[in-house]
Amino acid sequence: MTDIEKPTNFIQQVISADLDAGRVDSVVTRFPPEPNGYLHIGHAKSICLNFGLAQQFGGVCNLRFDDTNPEKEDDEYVQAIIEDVRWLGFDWAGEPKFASDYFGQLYSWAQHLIHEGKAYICELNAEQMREYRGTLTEVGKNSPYRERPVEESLELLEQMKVGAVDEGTMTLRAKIDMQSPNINMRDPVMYRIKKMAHHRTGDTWNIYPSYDFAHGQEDAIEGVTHSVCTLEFAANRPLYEWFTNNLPLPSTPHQYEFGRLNLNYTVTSKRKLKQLVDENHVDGWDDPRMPTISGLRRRGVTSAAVREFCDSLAVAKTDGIVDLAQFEHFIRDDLNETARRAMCVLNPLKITLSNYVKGKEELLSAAGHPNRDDLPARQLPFGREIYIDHSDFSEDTSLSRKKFKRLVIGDYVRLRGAYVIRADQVIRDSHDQIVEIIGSYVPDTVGENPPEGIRPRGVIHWVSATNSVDCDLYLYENLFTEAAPDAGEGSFIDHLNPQSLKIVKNCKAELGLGDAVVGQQYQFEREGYYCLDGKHSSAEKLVFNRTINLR
RNA sequence: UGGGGCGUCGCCAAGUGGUUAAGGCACCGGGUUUUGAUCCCGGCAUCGGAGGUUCGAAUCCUCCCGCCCCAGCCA
Repeated sequence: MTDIEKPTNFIQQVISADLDAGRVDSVVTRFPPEPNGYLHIGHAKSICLNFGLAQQFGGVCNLRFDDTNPEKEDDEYVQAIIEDVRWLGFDWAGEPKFASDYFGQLYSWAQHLIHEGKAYICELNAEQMREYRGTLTEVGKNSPYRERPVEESLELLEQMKVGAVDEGTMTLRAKIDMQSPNINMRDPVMYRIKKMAHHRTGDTWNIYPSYDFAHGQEDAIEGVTHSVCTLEFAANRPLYEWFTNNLPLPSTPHQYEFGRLNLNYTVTSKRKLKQLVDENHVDGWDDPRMPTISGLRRRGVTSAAVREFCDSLAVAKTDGIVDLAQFEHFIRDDLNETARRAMCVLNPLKITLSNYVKGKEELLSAAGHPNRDDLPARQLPFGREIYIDHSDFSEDTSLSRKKFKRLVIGDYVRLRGAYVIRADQVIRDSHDQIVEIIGSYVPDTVGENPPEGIRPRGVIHWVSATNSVDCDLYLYENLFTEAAPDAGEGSFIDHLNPQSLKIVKNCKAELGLGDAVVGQQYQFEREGYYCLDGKHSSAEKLVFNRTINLR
């Protein structure tokens, strides 16, 4: 890929040291999403990191669903996440794993802690628990149930489990330290009652383990050596270690935190993305304006571009905001290399070449890519009537050649892959609008320089007026007008860009685009990168999404 | 405010006492070009602040300033 050596990040350094010192034999990582929403670009960074680490060190990476809270979880998300991780190009060891597969084991570990006098059933309600917890500056105080006999807690936990206890009236808590300066250590909840069906375990359970009581143990069960998560979990690490140190686990995983990805002009929080979907500000989770993996895919962004972008990001403990331009750079970089070239006129203006034989049509051949001969050449029908874009014509003959490299009355321009032509006359309708240009072509200029004295101003794209396909183009802009949509007063919704979608109808595309397929990227020369939209396209109507414009 | 974490070019970031302080993005010049694209050349920081240690500090020490995270029976 790159001949410049990429510096190693702090996690790679830790792993190397662990390997060298013999603390671990082989590396095991995991990507642990909760199936309560769709994956987004921020997750992509974590996916590339975790799977990448495993690849680099010859280890494995698990895909594990952290489904400890049935409230917002659903199998729909499980399936979507599996599809997205695959699309990104990664594969996991064995079947996907689920926290819910370990509910039984977790339960007996909870009993173990009670036996050891390190956990107890607490009957404080949510509000009381908050009061007892203390604040950032004041220590908490012990729950009156803290010294409850072991047997009683054991029995109560069983009652909670079978559904004999009302929600919100009891919890299982770890007995740690209500005086701890780290609030997470003030007797955190291990189990809470939720009489709710789980998308995988059905109504087997009436209690569900909390993130803190589950995560490290899940890691230990799977033999995860390096449990990589984002910065906001740093304060949970002492708790993670408390559980791994106080339980008879099959292995001892360690947690490391890195800074999550933030992109300007973008929101990446499942809650906010869900709101955009639920309130119909976008066309679903896979709306091409969404920063979701499925949205990027539908937009035409390649998985290679996402991977390259993620690999370009530093894995560090700083929480910066990456410029969207950096992502766009990698999108263009990949697309420039891989996208097939084609021509499409967005705002058609007809040109009749008066010296071209009426009824004649020839087939010109154009390269599929300027510097790749492995992509098939295109056949472009050429005739007396063609379309160019309105913006590529001007009547203003005073425009300098340097400033306007397009068609001007009385001057020449090169039609890309075809002839050099000249504009001779403008035809207007009754409203004084330009409707057609009468021009002429210079014979023998296909692939050849024009005769002495004829200097085309530039090269413009075109399409046959009689032999082309119609299509609609969906042009996307940033979803938000503010670089930091969630900053400041008000809701991020207030900063939605009303111009984020512009639909251009009845564009004229070169004939071959009639065979465009979903998943194939194109560069409409001089316009941008486009791909067929799987949702809006049909046999009668071609719809292309603009992935991104050219620079 | 208690605890945890972080401050190097407009943005991301390498740097682990001796470097002319990498690189990418963005931006600005110039060249090539049948895409005003790509490509190619060139330009673009003294390291949050103040002291100190040292022959020598972005790197070590002290104090100060700023930003982020934690007070869900969310993850």
